[in-house]
Amino acid sequence: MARPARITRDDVAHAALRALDDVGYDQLSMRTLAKELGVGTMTLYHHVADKDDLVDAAIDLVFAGLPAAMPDAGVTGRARVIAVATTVLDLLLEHPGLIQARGQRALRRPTTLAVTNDLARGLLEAGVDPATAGVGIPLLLDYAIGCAGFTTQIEDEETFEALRQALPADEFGPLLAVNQAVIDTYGPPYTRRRAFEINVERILDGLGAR
Amino acid sequence: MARPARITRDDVAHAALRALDDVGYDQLSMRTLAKELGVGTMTLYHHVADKDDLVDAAIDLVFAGLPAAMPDAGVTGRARVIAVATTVLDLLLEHPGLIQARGQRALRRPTTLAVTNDLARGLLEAGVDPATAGVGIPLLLDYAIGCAGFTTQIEDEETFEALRQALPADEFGPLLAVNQAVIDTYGPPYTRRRAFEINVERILDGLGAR
DNA sequence: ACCTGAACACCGTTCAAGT
DNA sequence: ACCTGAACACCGTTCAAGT
Repeated sequence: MARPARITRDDVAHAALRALDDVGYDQLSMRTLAKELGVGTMTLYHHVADKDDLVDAAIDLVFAGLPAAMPDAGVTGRARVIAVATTVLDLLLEHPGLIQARGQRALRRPTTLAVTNDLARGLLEAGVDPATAGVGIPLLLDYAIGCAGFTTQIEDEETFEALRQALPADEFGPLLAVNQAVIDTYGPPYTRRRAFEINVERILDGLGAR
Repeated sequence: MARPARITRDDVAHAALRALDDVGYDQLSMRTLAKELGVGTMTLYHHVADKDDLVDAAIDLVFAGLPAAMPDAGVTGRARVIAVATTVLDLLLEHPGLIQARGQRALRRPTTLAVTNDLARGLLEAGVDPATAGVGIPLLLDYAIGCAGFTTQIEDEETFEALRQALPADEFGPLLAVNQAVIDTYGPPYTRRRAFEINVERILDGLGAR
């Protein structure tokens, strides 16, 4: 039996994901990663082509666990769409470094086609017109990415208070009014995940899902 | 009259925006930018605090022109929301480097509060419940960002054909069906901007906008 | 065959000095 | 007062050599 290689691509991918989670993409360096794995910097290049490929390996690691989390045949189409969308959001919220590193490619790996297909299945089962479903799938995914990485959501009352005091009421009346209504109706705690859930329901209504 | 400074913050911001558009954030360097402006690298630091501030200046430049593009009082609330959302999308599509560089901060500048306020105004005018409007505003903005920077949209028939041939029909039936319906119904040309317009209408339906 | 140190061509930013 | 070159502490990746 040959001596196993000291490190595998999987080891590298796991270390990269941990570094992305801990310090973010900007601070992720081949040198530091190699040091952490106890190998020379150049050894990494035997397992990944370059830094891009390193991040792709980390992405695949995250989405590899996704099919198992998918709802089984027993649920309604609407429940399936909600489950898939929020699972994607949760994965992205857990690993914000992925979006920082990859942008669009984070959801363009072969691994994520199963997700897209599950959304299509759920929407069709919920009675959504096929063309409307096809247009609506990117809406759900783009919103999940935008919400995870970029939301302008106000999540706590202090931020809202600060905003209220900073904005002249005569000019920003509508904004202050809707923010007040959100605080009164939904929170605290009012998280971006909660907002996502509420909005997915509205999106499904708009798409005509039963 | 004192000799005017050779370069202003505005010059630096314009040059930074051009560089972001041309070569992207990764290739944007203080050294190159300074050379292009015909000054020493360190001179830039008299106009911007650091590279982050440089990008913020470029962002403000882009959104500075936005209030002028806002619809006036004559339109319906629904039309206002559509106009504001698509204008934001167009700005982001024109300058993809902004999202690459900033992520969430791209829409968190004081300049963009006017946008948020206009969306609130439009939604309220369209009869949307205030709390629903407050939750729905980040949906519109997050979707615009996700769509501009990260969409998984299939925009041309070749990509669709490639996908169809790559995916086994028995496993990816729903995905292939909805994609076919989109091609048949909307395109070509079916762009991400077109998809955005369609989906904003559906979002407004879901939010209960008249 | 497998691994990797040294080197190349870059970065952003600090500091101290030049005019 | 205003500007900036040199230097510091980093990068990702190529190349050639080491074991």
